Amino acid sequence: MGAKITLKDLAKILNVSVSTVSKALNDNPEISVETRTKIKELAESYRYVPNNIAQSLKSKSTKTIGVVIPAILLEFFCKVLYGIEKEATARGYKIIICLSNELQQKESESIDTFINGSVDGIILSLAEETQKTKNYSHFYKSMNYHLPMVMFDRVSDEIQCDKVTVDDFHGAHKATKFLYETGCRNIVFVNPIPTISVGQERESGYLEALEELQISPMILNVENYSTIERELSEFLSTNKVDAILAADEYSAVLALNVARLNGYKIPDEISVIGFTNGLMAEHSIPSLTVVSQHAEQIGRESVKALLDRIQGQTTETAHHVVETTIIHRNSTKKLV
Amino acid sequence: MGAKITLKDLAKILNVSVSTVSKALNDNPEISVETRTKIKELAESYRYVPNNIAQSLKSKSTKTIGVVIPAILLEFFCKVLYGIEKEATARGYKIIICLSNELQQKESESIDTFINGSVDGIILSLAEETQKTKNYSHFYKSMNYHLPMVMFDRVSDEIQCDKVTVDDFHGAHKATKFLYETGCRNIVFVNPIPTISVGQERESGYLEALEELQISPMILNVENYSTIERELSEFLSTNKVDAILAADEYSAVLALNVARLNGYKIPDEISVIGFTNGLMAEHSIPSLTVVSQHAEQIGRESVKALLDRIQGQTTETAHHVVETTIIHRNSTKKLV
DNA sequence: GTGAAAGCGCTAACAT
DNA sequence: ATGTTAGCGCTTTCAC
Repeated sequence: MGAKITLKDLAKILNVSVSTVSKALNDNPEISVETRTKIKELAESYRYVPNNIAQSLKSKSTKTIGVVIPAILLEFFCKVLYGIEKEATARGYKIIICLSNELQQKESESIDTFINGSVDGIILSLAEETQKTKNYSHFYKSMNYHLPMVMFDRVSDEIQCDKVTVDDFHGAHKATKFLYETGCRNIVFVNPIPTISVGQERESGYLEALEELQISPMILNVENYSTIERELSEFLSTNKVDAILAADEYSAVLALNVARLNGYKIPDEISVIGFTNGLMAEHSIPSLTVVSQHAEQIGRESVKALLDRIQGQTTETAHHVVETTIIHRNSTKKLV
Repeated sequence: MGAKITLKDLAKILNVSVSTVSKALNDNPEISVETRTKIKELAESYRYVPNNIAQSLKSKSTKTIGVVIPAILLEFFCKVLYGIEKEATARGYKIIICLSNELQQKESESIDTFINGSVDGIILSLAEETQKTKNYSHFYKSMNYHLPMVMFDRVSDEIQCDKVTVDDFHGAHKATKFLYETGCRNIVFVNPIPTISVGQERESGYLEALEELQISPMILNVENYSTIERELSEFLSTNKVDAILAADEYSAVLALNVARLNGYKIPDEISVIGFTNGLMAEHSIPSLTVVSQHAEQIGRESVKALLDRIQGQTTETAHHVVETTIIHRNSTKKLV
């Protein structure tokens, strides 16, 4: 940072005290209109900008939100981020971003970065590793510092804080029922993320819907994306399937392609629904019916919840739920 | 922020001075090993964390980089961001993100956010509106503050600062030549971004390649994505075309679909190459051959350039160029 | 080896 | 209406 002009400098130039300058620039009526304008003009001419760091130190408020997301190359998190930025900016807050890259270690480091006073609160979504190991010690640490925190999408019951989640349970439930209503009876649930909370919620919703419909479930958990195509292909050849519900976007697109390449007519012979309304789903062939999580809104809600807490307008920790919507495209049959 | 423990608190507890505590925690040999360990243990037990704001004020360095990108929902910028975050974190820097949403006003506001001492430097890519209007006054403002700045991808000659760009010119040049080498002779350049620098560079590369090959160019500038399909469809029906070079990813995917839906065999009758190696290109049908800009590396290079300047290791402003690579997929013919 | 004091840039209660 | 002073939390020079 170059040598920037300070209040002190301005004060010296005009032979007044620093506090006079400060008050004048803050339009304090204690100062005469005359001096106020004089000082403001000088400040203007020197392009004076108050030092934000000093203001933060003084006010004990940084007007900054720390955001920790597991990945930025997943479109869903980008969209949430978009919502966060929009809402934060609208409310006069800046955002600092840390990526955990799905690792617990990096998540913990990110929190360390934030508990030193550089932010007024944290918005976070759990790393996959953290959800697997269920080791939340780094959060207890941060909670000792009383730094307000909001968790979104990937959350844990073991951490007490405000939460914003998608209604994944009902999303899967609705999607399953919808498949049923379009005539599907053999619905397989393909789940590449059985270890993270959202994957589990979606499974539960699927199971409950089938239970209600008195249909026996078929679940295909897959370790990673590279094996989905082979495993699903095998599954299709040994099981009667007329619909696939995939727990995320990529697995849905892969499932769609596997079914299509295996000669099934889509949606007539096999219908496919995925989670997450992203580019891949929109541009797949045929275009994919998805359960949209309204990512942007999740971001906005998270900011709202956090700022409400920072501004002390809330007491009990709240759990906000964003409803899902089915976006109907060409991988599913129309309702009759 | 809750009432956190400070140096002062620790000092009071141990009946020593603040400076002793500060020195002890910073392992200053002036302090006896005995007191040092005693103080450290106390600090540990109280989970003391130094206040970063105070440190920044004192040291006049925030260890933070401000990043301004035009859009976060464009995969390219996400990838750059990924590279920025990775490199910054590795070097001990945090990043604050502002989105200009392609608007000059928001770009200017973002810069205002940064010239108040909250960051040590700025990494920025120009908003489309700014590139259209060529009004760079908000940058002159920031340059007065001597805040180091690196511009990437969308840059302007009129602003003197370090730059990191993709070699869009040669990228288009290489792609055009490649199309020629696979037998194409009627190559149309579809450009939805003729107003921004990268779109212009790509056009120039295309034109130069055709000039060298003594082939007359065909350029189809389009106002926005919604009309590409209609305009290109019309173009194909009135012109002989055996290859399409599209100036960005989305237009390439649309072009691919238009050609395919109009009955052309891809790549045999029409080859398609796009810019940007993203999800859409990878998952289009057929998969799309693209000019990859190595977005992540652009991010990393930008951080390197910025930190070099912050640490005063550079004098002249430098222009770093990241080479492109053609990713060969199924929308182009193989070389014989 | 430890402490006092000054100062980073700002704000605000309290004089004058 | 203006100035003095203290203090945010930290580092660092200079005394002791």
